[in-house]
Amino acid sequence: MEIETAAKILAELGNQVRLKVVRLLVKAGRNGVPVGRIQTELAIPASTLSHHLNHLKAVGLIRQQREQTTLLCVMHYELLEGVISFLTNECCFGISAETAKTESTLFEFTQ
Amino acid sequence: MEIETAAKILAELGNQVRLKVVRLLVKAGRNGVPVGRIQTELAIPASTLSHHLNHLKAVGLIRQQREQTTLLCVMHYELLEGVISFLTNECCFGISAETAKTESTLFEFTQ
DNA sequence: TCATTATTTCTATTATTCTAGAATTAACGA
DNA sequence: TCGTTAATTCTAGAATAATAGAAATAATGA
Repeated sequence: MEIETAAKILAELGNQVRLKVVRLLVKAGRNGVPVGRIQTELAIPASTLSHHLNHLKAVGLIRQQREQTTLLCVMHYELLEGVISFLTNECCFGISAETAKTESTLFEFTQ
Repeated sequence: MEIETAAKILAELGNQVRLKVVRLLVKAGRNGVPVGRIQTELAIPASTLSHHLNHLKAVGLIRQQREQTTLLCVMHYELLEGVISFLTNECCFGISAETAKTESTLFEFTQ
């Protein structure tokens, strides 16, 4: 993943409303959650929520699909995993050779 | 980690300049990198860099320590790891019981 | 087709963030 | 103490983002 893409996705995750939406959707699984239920859970105006959902859609973190009258929001797990991988690999395993060679996890490295 | 803290840190990571600084510092290891070298690497005005370093300091992602005339920036690995853990655990392993029980990694879950 | 529920888009206001020049502070060696 | 290098803080303008009410669109069932 390019650093530019990673920064964009991280910026979208870096907002409490959107991070709560993401957490909710991730926990909900592949079936997704209707916009209305997200709104009830977060207790914010519909237009504000819609604005944030647009942000998440724009970077591909979530997708929407209609189910009769409700619109389901579904997490794009692979992309979220991609960002985590970026942080872990690009950022955390990129440590200089002599220090890193014997370390297998960031946790160990940070001990 | 609280969702509020995680969102704040993710917001700081969600900027290309700052993400590049973080990547640089992570790769540099515990010895840190002088502000001046970061500036040379990123090729941005000193005041702009300083502004971003303040952001990173404010959330605790980096720390600074003087070494004669230069100021070393050092990554706070544990905090970065904490955010990664937040994304992995709170967001990615919080999947509903029946779906998650047999899954051991997000990668497997997303297959 | 009309009413209803669900959700988005439009619009405007307020708030926050980014950028970078200029001035300032800090450390140190001559 | 003066000059130099290193980095920050001050300041202000430009850009971007957040919030939410009002109007519009979408789907459906009566």
